Amino acid sequence: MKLQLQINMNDALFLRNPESSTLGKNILKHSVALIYQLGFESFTFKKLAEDIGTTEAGIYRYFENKHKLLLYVTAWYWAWLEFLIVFQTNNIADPHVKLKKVIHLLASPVEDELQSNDINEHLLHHIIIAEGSKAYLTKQVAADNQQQFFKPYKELCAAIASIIVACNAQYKYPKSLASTIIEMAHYQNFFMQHLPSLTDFGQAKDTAEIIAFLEDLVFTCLKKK
Amino acid sequence: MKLQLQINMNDALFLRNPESSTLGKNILKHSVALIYQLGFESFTFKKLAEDIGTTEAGIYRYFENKHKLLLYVTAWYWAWLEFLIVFQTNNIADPHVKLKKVIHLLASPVEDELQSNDINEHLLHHIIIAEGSKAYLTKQVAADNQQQFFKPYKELCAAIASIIVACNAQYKYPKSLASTIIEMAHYQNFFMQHLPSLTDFGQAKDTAEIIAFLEDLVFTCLKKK
DNA sequence: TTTAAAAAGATAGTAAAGCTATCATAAATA
DNA sequence: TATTTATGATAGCTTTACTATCTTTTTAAA
Repeated sequence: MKLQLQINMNDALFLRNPESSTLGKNILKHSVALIYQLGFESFTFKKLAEDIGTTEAGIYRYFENKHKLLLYVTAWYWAWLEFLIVFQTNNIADPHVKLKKVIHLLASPVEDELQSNDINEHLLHHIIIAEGSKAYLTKQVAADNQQQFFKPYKELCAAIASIIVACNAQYKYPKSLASTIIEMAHYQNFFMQHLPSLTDFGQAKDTAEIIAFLEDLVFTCLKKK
Repeated sequence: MKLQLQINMNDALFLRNPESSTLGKNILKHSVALIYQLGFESFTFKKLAEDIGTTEAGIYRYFENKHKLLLYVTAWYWAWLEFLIVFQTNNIADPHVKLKKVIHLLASPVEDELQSNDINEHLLHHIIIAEGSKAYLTKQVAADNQQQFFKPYKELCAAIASIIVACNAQYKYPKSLASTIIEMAHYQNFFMQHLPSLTDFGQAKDTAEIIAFLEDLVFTCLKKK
């Protein structure tokens, strides 16, 4: 028996469900690779179509535009990551150990054990680091939020916040600390790679140091007085 | 006598110096207002030209493209903010007090006392929050970085890091903590406004709470054992 | 004060991006 | 086998992102 992870996506993100056909799956797979390669600004449906060997119009049958595709891909990533966290922290009693695991999963490129899909999670991790915030840093945040497009991100944040509360129920800012951990796990990665003087990890360029930084940050804050 | 703050900008950011003419100053002024209004993605040189009452070609004589304009505006912001920080923390001996001032200046919309320019710093603060990271989250970071376009950001980060070191010379991650403070001061603002469930400030929506969160975060980490 | 050079305005044009529409064909399903 | 449904092929339209050229105005040097 082989388990296949199925992530339930918000219908409003697509016109036709990309998980439902070969072309759809190809769109997802090649999107991730092409956004990784070109960056989101230079990525177009035309180039994607050529890459897949289909036509522009074919892509438009699945996604309204590339912003929706980005929303889809990021939502998928956050949902997948939350699953991974739940899976890997299952049976761990100590919330501190749990939180360490979370920090590790956020900051480090993932080992693709489940081979969950056509989506390459390693590349995906990279594009979420570089392009992820563009999903919400737009004039349409309010509208997109109303359609629940950020639900997976919010749920992950809430899940982390609840581990934080389990560590220290007195701590006053569990949600903000959770979003700080998520964002910084990614931004410190980006800075380490591209603007190393903004970090203390310029020499080694090792995510282990980011993890150490975040653990120090988080557990110092959560230490009860 | 009235002092006029003059910020020295990297020549490679523009084709013709926008500070050198009325049209140039108009470009800066209206850019900030229009990016604020439309968001960076929908902002175009054509719309900007119409807004000013000039032609598209006119804008192109000053800036190569809108990305360079964004780089200019963000670089200006960081340079201006560093000036403000130096100015306002001058004569303060205690680095802890200094750091508090820094957090305050980063997180709160600024009182425009100096009236430094044609640029509206209040609007600018907003667009840096929503669009600032798009300046470096691109495929050209390396090239842009090589041309020193992020120098003001890096210098601000280094200045904050040195205050952190003054607070606690033993602390291992001064630069990463500095970039965390900068980014989170902005991101928590954005989240508070648009995705409040990612923060603990959804009710009051007051930057004072962001400041309290960051102060708690930073000073707990810097407390010597 | 004249003259020339520099900046701005006016207009045109091109390639690519970001779509929408239509018709034919192939594949899946009833 | 009939009929929906998905895909392929092609066309076309608007907007963005530029570049080029020519004229007029402003500025600054001779």
